[in-house]
Amino acid sequence: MAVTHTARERARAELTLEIKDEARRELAQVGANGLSLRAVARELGMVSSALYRYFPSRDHLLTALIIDAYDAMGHAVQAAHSPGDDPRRSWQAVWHAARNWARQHPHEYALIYGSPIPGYRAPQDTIAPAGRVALTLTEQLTRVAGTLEAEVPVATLNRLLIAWTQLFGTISFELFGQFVGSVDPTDSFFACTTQQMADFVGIT
Amino acid sequence: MAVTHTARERARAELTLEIKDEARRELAQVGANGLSLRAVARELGMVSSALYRYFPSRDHLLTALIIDAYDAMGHAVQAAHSPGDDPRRSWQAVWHAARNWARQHPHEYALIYGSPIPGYRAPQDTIAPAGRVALTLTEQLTRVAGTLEAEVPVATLNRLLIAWTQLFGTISFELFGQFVGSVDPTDSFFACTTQQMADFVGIT
DNA sequence: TGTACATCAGTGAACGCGCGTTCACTGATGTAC
DNA sequence: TGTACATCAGTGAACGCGCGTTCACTGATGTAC
Repeated sequence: MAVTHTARERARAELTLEIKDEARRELAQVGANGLSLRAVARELGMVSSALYRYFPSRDHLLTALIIDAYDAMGHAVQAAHSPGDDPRRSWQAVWHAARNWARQHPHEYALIYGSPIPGYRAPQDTIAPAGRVALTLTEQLTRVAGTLEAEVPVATLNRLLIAWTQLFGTISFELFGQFVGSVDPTDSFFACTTQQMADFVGIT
Repeated sequence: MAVTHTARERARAELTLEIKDEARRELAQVGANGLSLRAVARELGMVSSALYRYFPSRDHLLTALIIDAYDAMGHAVQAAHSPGDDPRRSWQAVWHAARNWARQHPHEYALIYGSPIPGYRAPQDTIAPAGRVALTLTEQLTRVAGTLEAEVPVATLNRLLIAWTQLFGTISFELFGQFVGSVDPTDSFFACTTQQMADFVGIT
């Protein structure tokens, strides 16, 4: 990737970011299906056709948002893990980082972990980032679990997968409103689950 | 509720069912956001305004579908549990019943356990059925877990809640495509999870 | 059983709206000499 | 450094589309006497 040096290139890069930011704001109000190029353009004071200089179609913009969301979630999780820390502390840190990111970006979370968007077919581009988050997480969980790469027994791996599912299951239930009225407040339940799952995968 | 006896009343009840059935078919193709009264009417060979004799608005139709979905899921789960059975068998039956219903009605599942529909505010009417499913499930899980009502220790209850979250977390991951490429096929993983969770809550 | 009136299901036209995308254009920015 | 040409960002009008909802209407079904 060449460094952007002309004014044009700088402007283009900046506007691309602004469009995505505005689209994220839009997303929060109307959801992925309701995301409209015209609304984004309107909010930016541009004419809708101008957006086509930046994204060839609505779906391409959506794809960019999805990739960004995966990356952001991945980084949040990665940043929470400082190797060398106490394993149980690390485990807690990772779990809470995932939950906090989701709570701070509920609509982007829904974009990547919610129900599929009808009519939208995920292009190849989104698969890599998706896998990266999953891998980052399981890798970290694995490392935290004390087992060294390449020799994780199947049983442990299975338990890690269950923990992984549990993490996102809990977050989704909280964000999508399934806990309302039964598990309230959710903070203590989440903390408790974190501990239980740490025990479950055998963290010392 | 009076029994329907006039031809009018019978016709009305039937058409109401037909409208909902067609709406469910529509749902499968375009999702909750894309559900359109006009498309439903078109498919039924009616004029769109005629639907207003049956549902006062698009949202009311959606609400009806949501309530139906909760009820269907609830019944599927309830039917799977035959009291007096071996606890572990019962546990398995309930878990697989939930998963099977979800796999057979993925769009209705998404409707009730997926990301919230933007712009749609769940009326009171949907809260009761939602709670009923949760209650049915936890009640059955509790009974299966061998503890008799009213004296469930907090720790056990917590573990049951975790299992409940795990069940739907796993189903959602499977249906929403998060397992693609990593946990494939899902059958064996689900079976394994079922057992692990049975152990986890202490089923003999 | 037969008639007079009330109820209600379904029609068809219309309202006002927002959408994604295309296209010929203008004017500013960048490049080669 | 200055000029001639190429590139590209943004404009504005237009296309064709589907949507939810309202309304005055017609004709069939139901009810009271």
